[in-house]
Amino acid sequence: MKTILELISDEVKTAFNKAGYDPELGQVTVSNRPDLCEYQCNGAMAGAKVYHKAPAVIAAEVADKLKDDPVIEKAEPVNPGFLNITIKGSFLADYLKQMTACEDGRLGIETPKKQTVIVDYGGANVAKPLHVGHLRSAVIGESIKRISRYMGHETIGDVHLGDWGLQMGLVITELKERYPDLPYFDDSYEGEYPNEAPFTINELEEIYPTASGKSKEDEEYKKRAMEATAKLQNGVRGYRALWQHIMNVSKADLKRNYDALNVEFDLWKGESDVHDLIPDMVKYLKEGGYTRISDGALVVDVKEETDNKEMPPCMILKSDGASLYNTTDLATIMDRVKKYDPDRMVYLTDKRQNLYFEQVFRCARKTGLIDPDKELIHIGFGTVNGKDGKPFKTRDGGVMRLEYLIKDIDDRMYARIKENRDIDDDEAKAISKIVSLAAIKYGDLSNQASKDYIFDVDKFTSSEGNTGPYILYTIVRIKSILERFVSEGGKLPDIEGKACGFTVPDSAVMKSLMMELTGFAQTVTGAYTEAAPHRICAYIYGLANAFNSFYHEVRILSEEDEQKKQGYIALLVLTLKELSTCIDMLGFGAPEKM
RNA sequence: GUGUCUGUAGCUCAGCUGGAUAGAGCAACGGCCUUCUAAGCCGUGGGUCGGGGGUUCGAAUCCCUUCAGGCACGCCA
Repeated sequence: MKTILELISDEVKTAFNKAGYDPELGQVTVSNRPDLCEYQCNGAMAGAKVYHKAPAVIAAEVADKLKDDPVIEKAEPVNPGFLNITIKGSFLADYLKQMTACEDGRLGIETPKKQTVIVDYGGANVAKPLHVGHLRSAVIGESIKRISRYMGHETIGDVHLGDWGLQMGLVITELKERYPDLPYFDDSYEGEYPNEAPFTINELEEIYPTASGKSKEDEEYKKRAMEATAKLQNGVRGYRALWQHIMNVSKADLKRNYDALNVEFDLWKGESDVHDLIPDMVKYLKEGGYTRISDGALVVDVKEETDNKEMPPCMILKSDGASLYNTTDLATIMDRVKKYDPDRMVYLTDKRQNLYFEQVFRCARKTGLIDPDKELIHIGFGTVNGKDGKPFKTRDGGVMRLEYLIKDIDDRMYARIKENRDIDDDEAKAISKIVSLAAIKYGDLSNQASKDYIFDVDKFTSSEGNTGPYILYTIVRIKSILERFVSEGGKLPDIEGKACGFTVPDSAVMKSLMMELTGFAQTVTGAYTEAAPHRICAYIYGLANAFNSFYHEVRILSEEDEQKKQGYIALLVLTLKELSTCIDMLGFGAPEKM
């Protein structure tokens, strides 16, 4: 169905046309001066030049054609040429009815053409604990995936682990250092390898930083690590078996961490999965004449005529013939195209990789690994900073583990719930778990992805302002009223595919709540197109505000007029549905009580 | 050096394809609970949108320039 802006614009465009002007001037937007009007049209000013007429005159002529309009209550020409629009309450009520009458239950969202979308969460590294930096790709990626899914697209989330580079060689080398007698290092060993991993996750997490540190100081050690990497990639049996153990142990731990964040992947692929595809891809690139040798390395030029900046070539193979990050990413694109034929691929990494992804995307397009009409989107997100504006650290300056960060917020939230309240521990814990997750995710998602943001625990866990807890509180309030309504014998309207009994607004707060509610489809569609979850946050914050004002001024359950009361209830049900749907798209849920 | 991102109220952030007096929240101050969850609502004060040019009837938004900060610039990922 059309958005409310489109419907109002249609009326105004017709009026422009009737008055003898280009109908396209009739585009209507939400008013930026809510004190003056609800919607506005600035077309008269844009048209003034073309028609050599005073904008006020045009506005007046158009306004004249809008008298007795079925949707517009009042269209007022205002100097220097604005058209201030107030819409009819009956139109608003009808519009909400149409929204709930949509059979798919999606409140007016249209999916023009079903697409296949792949969300690449940008590669947490195997054998390394998740830290704050991984928070953003997980949280933003999850939201983008869910938004895409809600839009009706076939959406596949791939964790895309970093499981194939030098880091693996480092871990293996350090293991060999510690346990040289393990059968994995015995080239003559021909028996079955043990099923149990010879290490725990705790040890694994400690091994990587140790090995990484050693390799920086000890050239010989680094050389061995590189050899180990090569052996692994060349398929040495014992190394592969050991690698598999690392993968298993690490994946189990990663899964536990991602579960805690309510983040799920459809695919647990990684760089290693395309290893076998690389030779063919390289062959294809060479035979296609796309490559050249530069300083011994195989590269593809991706500079374009229009570039006014330096654009280094995309490296395919290092001078020693080994593959690198670019290679696996390109091979992954090739693999995905073949398996899923995606229309859109979204990559989440921090923004320092902007140039890198531009090179890879260009290379993939230029070499025909992917069709030019497919969307390749890199979402380069900013850093998570502490209150001092510098990257988030622990008190002693170390990297903040994601797990501890979550625990921290959770504890804070728990304390808040227990504060001045008589509530049993289990319930408080259950609630704090839900609310703290919302606090973290909303705190992240409400910011534009590409910007750095300050991780302010006090702010995020607060229920004032644009925060997760505030949204949840609003939801809980609505649930509470509806519950009471039902317990008093009321019957809730069915909102899925049925026109609800919305009534004409009888107060300003009610009308503004209704107007807010109409924005759902446009917001979600925009958030999808721009891959921008923060727009959903902004929307539900406005909606929650509008609801809370309404709630404060209007006595809902004590309303005597039965029809009015049903109208109020319908609004609550719709508000609840929009808020719940939106937070689900953001990747968290609401408790029953707070 | 080249490129790129950022700069909006004391603090944290919005501001859609240029539109009216630049918006929220926090913090400060002042109101509102015998009535549906006060984790709420209502109000007051606070900004030459980094600076300077330009385009335009009209610029936080577009162009140029300049300052400040972040980041990236082939064999890491």
